[in-house]
Amino acid sequence: MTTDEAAATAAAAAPTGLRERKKQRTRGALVRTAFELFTRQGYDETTIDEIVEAVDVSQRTFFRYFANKEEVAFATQGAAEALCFDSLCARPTGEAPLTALRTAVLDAWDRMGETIEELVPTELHLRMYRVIESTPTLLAVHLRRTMEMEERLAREIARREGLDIDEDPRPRLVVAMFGGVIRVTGKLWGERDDLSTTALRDIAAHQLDYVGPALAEHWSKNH
Amino acid sequence: MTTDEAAATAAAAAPTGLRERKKQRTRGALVRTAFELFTRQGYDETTIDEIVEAVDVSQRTFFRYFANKEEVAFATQGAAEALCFDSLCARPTGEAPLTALRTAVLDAWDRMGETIEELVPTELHLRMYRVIESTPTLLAVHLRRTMEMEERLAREIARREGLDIDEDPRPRLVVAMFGGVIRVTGKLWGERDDLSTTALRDIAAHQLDYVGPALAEHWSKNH
DNA sequence: GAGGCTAATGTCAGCCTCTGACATTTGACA
DNA sequence: TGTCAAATGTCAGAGGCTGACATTAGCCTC
Repeated sequence: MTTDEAAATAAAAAPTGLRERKKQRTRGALVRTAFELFTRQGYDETTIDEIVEAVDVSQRTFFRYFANKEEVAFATQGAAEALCFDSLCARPTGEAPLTALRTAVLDAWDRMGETIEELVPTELHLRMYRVIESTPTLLAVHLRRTMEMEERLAREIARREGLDIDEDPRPRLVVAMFGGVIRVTGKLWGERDDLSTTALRDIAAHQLDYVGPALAEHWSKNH
Repeated sequence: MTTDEAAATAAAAAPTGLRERKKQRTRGALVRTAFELFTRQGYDETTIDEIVEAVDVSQRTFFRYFANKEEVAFATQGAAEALCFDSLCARPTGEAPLTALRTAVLDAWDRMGETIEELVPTELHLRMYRVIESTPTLLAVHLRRTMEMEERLAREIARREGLDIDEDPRPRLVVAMFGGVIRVTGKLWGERDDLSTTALRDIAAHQLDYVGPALAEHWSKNH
């Protein structure tokens, strides 16, 4: 999935001929139109026919670009995930796993804007994220994608630490716990009014400060 | 969802009249037949028509018992989740959150057998779990259900500790982290040959022992 | 135990997602 | 310009799911 998205982005950056450019234009139009309809009237309330009619292509063409209706909804998420993974790979090997993950995510969110803007307006991307969080079908898919992402992160952590991922449970564990924090962050952010990446950053940083305390044997009543 | 499942189980235990008994029989037949077909030939490869033909009811009847094809696949999971939640509620208030969660889950797995057996043979339930883990669509739904479950657990933890869940992030965090461990456990168990609940217990206990070490600043190279 | 009430089921038409097969158009490139 | 291949369109159809309406079958009362 990430490979596909990366390839698509790379191709968009360096279009070879007219054919390739046209393809990117069609794909982009489908994504933007879908996002607009999904955010305006809801995911379930939008049919493929509406999307393809607005873009003026056949339904069959839609399904040649996207395997299913869900996939178009995650067009920008793929780029975001790739960014996050790359950030982790860029962290120095000496850094402790949890620290590296934390820094990588915050880092990725900082660089998010420019990358996303190439595909759709950032504001639309953020509004779409809320649609994903509030649409049961999409939320389910999102969680599965997140799980796949976590597996990749765990393998990278294992590589950094020189461990065999099938022998030592710690890489998967630390990523799973970290993923839990991020998920809670996303949820809280989705419930707020502040639709900005800085708000997202703040919540995440705040949550991560509580990882230690939350695992303590006994919690003091005041926080 | 849990309320529905609990109600269904309760009704099965004390059927009032012939009407109610017939309904439970139909529901049970649908679940068992679906499980059998799903585990034998796969979820995607099984059509609703196949199920209803084997049970000899109309397709419309199926959709009156289950909102969609996915729901029947989670018929026994609902009971398992309820059991887990009840176990947590039964833990003494003095127990530390993480300890209570750990004990509750291990406890629930011990009592799983009897509860499930009322619905379908336990072995079928376990085989079905593997189908869920290995079918993308079902895995996605499973993760969403898990997330909803985690929200309920977090609220119970907050209640036990006398905290406001919207003010203090720790309840959601500890549950999210714990959930991560359980998810890894389920995944590892699904990949093994040993299809028993005791194996599940062992893996979980082993994983939980690593929660502390995984969060440590630096990991020693030997485990 | 006949008859009315209502819950459960069946039937049917139709929408939406998604796929395979085949025809048509349109860049690319010699 | 003409050939090749890639992209798109058209069409038929399977499978999931729903609303509307008809039919069946427990239940309850007199």
